[in-house]
Amino acid sequence: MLERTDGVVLERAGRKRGETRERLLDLAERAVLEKGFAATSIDELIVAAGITKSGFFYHFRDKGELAKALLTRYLERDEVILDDLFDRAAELHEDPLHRFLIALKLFAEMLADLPGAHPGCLAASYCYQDTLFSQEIRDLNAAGVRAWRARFRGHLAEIAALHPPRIPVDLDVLADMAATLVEGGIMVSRVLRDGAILPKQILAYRDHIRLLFLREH
Amino acid sequence: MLERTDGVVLERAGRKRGETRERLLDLAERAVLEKGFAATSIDELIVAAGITKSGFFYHFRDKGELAKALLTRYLERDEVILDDLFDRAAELHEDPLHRFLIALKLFAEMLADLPGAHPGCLAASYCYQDTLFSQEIRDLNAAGVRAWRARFRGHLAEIAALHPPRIPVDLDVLADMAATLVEGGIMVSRVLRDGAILPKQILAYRDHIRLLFLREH
DNA sequence: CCGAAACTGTACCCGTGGTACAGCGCCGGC
DNA sequence: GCCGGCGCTGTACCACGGGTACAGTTTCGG
Repeated sequence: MLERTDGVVLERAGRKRGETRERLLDLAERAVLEKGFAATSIDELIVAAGITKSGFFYHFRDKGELAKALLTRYLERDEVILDDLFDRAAELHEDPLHRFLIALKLFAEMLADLPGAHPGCLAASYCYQDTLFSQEIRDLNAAGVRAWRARFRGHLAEIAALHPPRIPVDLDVLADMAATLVEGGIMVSRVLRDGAILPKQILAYRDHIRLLFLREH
Repeated sequence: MLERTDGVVLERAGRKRGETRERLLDLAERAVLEKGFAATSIDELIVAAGITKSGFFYHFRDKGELAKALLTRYLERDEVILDDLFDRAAELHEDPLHRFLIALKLFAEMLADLPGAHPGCLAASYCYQDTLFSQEIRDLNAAGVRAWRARFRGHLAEIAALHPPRIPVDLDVLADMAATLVEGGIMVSRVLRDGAILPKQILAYRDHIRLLFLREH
């Protein structure tokens, strides 16, 4: 909104454009992952952000718009992290199988290095409260999961073309297994308060890929 | 409470003991899985159950007691289903590996036969709203996940003793993988509105177990 | 110094969780 | 046949949170 027609983006000193909005999103994301969207009150957010209720409704038309902004930002960040991960892996090996195995190792390390455990997945949180949200938000969430499937399926197709699998596999199922283990791993890690579970599950997925496609051993 | 000291349980005709309470639990479970605990109002439950607010608070001291009763009942049913599954599998084969593979097949079939998709896991729902609940409830939830680990680890230990794994594996991780794929599979199935994803993930777990322990092929 | 962005302040409505009782109908036991 | 208690109903009331409405204020860049 502050971007002029010539593309120059205006910024402010004290109250920078989007600064308070981002702070609200940060606070909301943390709270939603802890207790869910319905239990996250606008009141607690504005107190923590140091603004008033009117200030909140200046940034978001209603709570639903906050929900949408939250998920959109989350999914965008997710994409960036995975892009970066697979880009780094691509630099380390030529073969798609080994690239994939390296990426999974990097992913597991990244998850293991998180301070404490993984804070939780917004997509999963929304999933268990989905009738609270508009169809648009549910569709956004579904698109996010489908993006994971497409990404992993792409890598797996490349792998399978060069390394025939030991047993017949459905690449979509194998691709979904990544998202499934991440979502499940976050949940189990959280419930058992053991941050190590999630990265270990990623490495178990890596073992499965190795057993399926790797001829050595 | 209606059980006398001699152990005889009293029942009533119209308003049978526990009947309304069970109805409330059924309604609450469905609602909680759809929109989360915080968004499930006592009011909607009593309207659906055909009682008054006072009636609700006769059965449950507060909403927290409802939450606890809900989870307890859910976890108990869970145990019964899995016990039955592994008992049936045990009747069909002697070898622990084949028993396990049969049980996973039965499990996948059971999940595939559910009308629509899996309605959701209460443990996962609670996990993403955990600061709403008492420590007692969080502990109950953790105990439930640990019970899954112990059950699967027990089977896997028997298997590993007879069938040395192709590569070194941590049996706890492999055991957790079951709960992880179930939780993640329910979530992904739900988000993509495709009930087939969950059973397929169970069969993918079965493939992983086969690749790890089965010598043939 | 103008205008717009980024708020504040006030007032008000409704739904929901929760408390506190008092009362009532029905059924089983004695 | 009546007493007691289970399983409710009815009424009244409170605080808090989401949400609406809208007028006014500060701050800063151009």
